[in-house]
Amino acid sequence: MYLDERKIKILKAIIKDYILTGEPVGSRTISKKYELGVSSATIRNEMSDLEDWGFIIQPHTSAGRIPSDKGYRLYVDKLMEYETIEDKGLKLFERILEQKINQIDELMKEVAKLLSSFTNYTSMVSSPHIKKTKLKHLQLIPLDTRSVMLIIVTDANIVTNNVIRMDIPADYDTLNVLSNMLNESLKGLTIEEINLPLIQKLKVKMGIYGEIVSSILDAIDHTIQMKDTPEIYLSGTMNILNFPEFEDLVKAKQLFHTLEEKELLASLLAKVTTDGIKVTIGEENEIDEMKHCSIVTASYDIDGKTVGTIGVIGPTRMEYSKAVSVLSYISKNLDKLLRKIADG
Amino acid sequence: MYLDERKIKILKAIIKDYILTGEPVGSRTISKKYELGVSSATIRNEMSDLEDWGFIIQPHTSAGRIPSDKGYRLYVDKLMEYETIEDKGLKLFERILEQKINQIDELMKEVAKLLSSFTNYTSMVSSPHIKKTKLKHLQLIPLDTRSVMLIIVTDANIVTNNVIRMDIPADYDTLNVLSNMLNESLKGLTIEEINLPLIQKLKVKMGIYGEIVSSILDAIDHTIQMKDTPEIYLSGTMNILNFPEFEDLVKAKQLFHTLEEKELLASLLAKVTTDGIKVTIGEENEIDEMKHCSIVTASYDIDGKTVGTIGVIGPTRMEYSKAVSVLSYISKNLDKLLRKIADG
DNA sequence: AGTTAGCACTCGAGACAACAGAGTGCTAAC
DNA sequence: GTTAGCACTCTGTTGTCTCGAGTGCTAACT
Repeated sequence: MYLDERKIKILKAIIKDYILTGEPVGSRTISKKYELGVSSATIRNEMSDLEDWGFIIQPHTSAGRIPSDKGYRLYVDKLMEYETIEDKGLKLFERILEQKINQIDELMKEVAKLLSSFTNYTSMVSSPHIKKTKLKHLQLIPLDTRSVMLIIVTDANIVTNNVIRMDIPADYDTLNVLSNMLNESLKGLTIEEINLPLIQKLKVKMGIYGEIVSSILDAIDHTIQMKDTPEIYLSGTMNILNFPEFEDLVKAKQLFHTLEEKELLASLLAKVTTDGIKVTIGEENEIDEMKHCSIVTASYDIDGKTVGTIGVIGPTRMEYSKAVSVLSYISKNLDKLLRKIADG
Repeated sequence: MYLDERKIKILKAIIKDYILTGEPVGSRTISKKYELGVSSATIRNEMSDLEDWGFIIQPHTSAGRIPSDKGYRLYVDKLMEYETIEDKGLKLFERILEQKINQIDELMKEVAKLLSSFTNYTSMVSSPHIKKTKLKHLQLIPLDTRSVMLIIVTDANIVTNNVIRMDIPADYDTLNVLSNMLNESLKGLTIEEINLPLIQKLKVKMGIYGEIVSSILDAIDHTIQMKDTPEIYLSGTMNILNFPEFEDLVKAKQLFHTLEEKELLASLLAKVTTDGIKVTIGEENEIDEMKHCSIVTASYDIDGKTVGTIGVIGPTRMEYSKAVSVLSYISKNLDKLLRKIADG
């Protein structure tokens, strides 16, 4: 098996045409539309080879060929040309910045929207993983004699709060002193560094406040545990219905069902630890309902640390070049947006 | 036009059967399945009257009848029997409470999920309208020399935060004193009572702190304005695809598109000012894409004050009795859940 | 040896007719 | 006022046919 120049050209033509039209592409189409200087009969011979090697598939005897997952994989890895979207992208980003967004969740929603409207696929955005972000401030606020609200502010001003139910009442001043002490000890640490051993040490150190400290520290730990799975924002879910491959409602419904399982998506996005772009094509997906889909994901950073993931999901017949370009651009620039909302 | 006992019974039978099967119901079906003691010919005569008066419709000459919007309206207003769901409902609520939810948004999501999975329709839940809730605590936290985070805690421990960019640097102690003063003046007021005139008065009163107070008060006002449209949580969107009336993908897509316009839904839900349940059937809907749908909504309270809305959306062929019963039950009991998370 | 023209063959999509079934409206009898 | 009977209408399904796109193979060409 040797893929010479001409076979590559033919494969590329098939994939491009199929991505464009969604129809199986025949030898005559290629010889007419793409200038290869050979007749359809020659192309037929070459296609026969490409099929033997598993890069293309014939849905039925008298139809044209469509790319296989293996074909797409080769295309994505070696053949595809990337688009540059600097200028277009900038305009879109400006549009987001014009709106007065100053909550992280609003921003993530907006990014998801942007992503889906620009690619016409379904987009997924995971919010920054709080464990990887650094503690900026911690504050205890008394609500009534029995309950205290714990507020944690981290990088990019991500705010979490939790009500702590106290066994011993604590007054405003005590809580203030405690807030200060905790801030001094913990500020600048990433949330995942504030683990049980460290908390145990603090408990000993702050002996005077005894039990109050104890229950508060437990609550801190609890809050952190709770926020372990990041929020997932979806947008353009129904874009899927625009693709003929999901005309079969049963298939579409299955996929929708899967998309509603946020935990599943979270674990899927969490796997993107690698820097850069990851493309998962059809059968490569671990989730059965997604074996007809391709997923393109990219991770994004805060302060140079990977904290979250963005991605799109569409049919295997996806405009990979576009998806990759858009994701790459947005993931590279997302930290700027995050800093922007952090600065108010 | 006079609807005697028998016509009512026949209309009810048609509606019930159609809601159940989704198929036009014929005279023979009724005479067989529902014991009215008359033959199909008699029922045919009666049906002819009901059609003349607009309660039922014949899709084509040789088909059975289906209820019209007018028919459903009569059914909902006068004929329908309500279900009691006390026991079932309680179990579902317990299930929610078992999970450790202590954020309002988690709760609302969970309620939406519950609603959609229990009714099999698409559910909408609007989060408590912050303007109607009372201020419980307000806190200013210094982030760095130039920015301060404003945290507002209201009823049911709904927390909002916003970063304020300061022209004049303010130190920790100053902010603390300010927090205390503002708390004293504003605590217990509903957020909508904290309006510009009141803020102006405060500016004068706190003359000593001059410009710092001024920019903080502006930020408070800004934060409140920003949070004006409540969050909308949807669940079970794709349930719509289960109904044969949305087999036509174009119709379904239109509806999905409408459902993604959160602002539209927000304004739709905001209209439910009336206490109790509101049923909007087919053509009664103002939004074109929803003229094939029915919407059932109910408002819910915090501390006896209406603060939000829950609802379901489905085909006009909806199990109104179930929808109404479920919504009524949940809306009546939602404040208990809200209180529960408020108490930690 | 590689390329091309020609041709028989296959398969799917669409058009069309025939048919069965459900349901109605009307009439005449009870 | 109710019912049985019957002719009529409309839809959905099934089977048959044709058309067109596309292939694979063979034989001829460069």
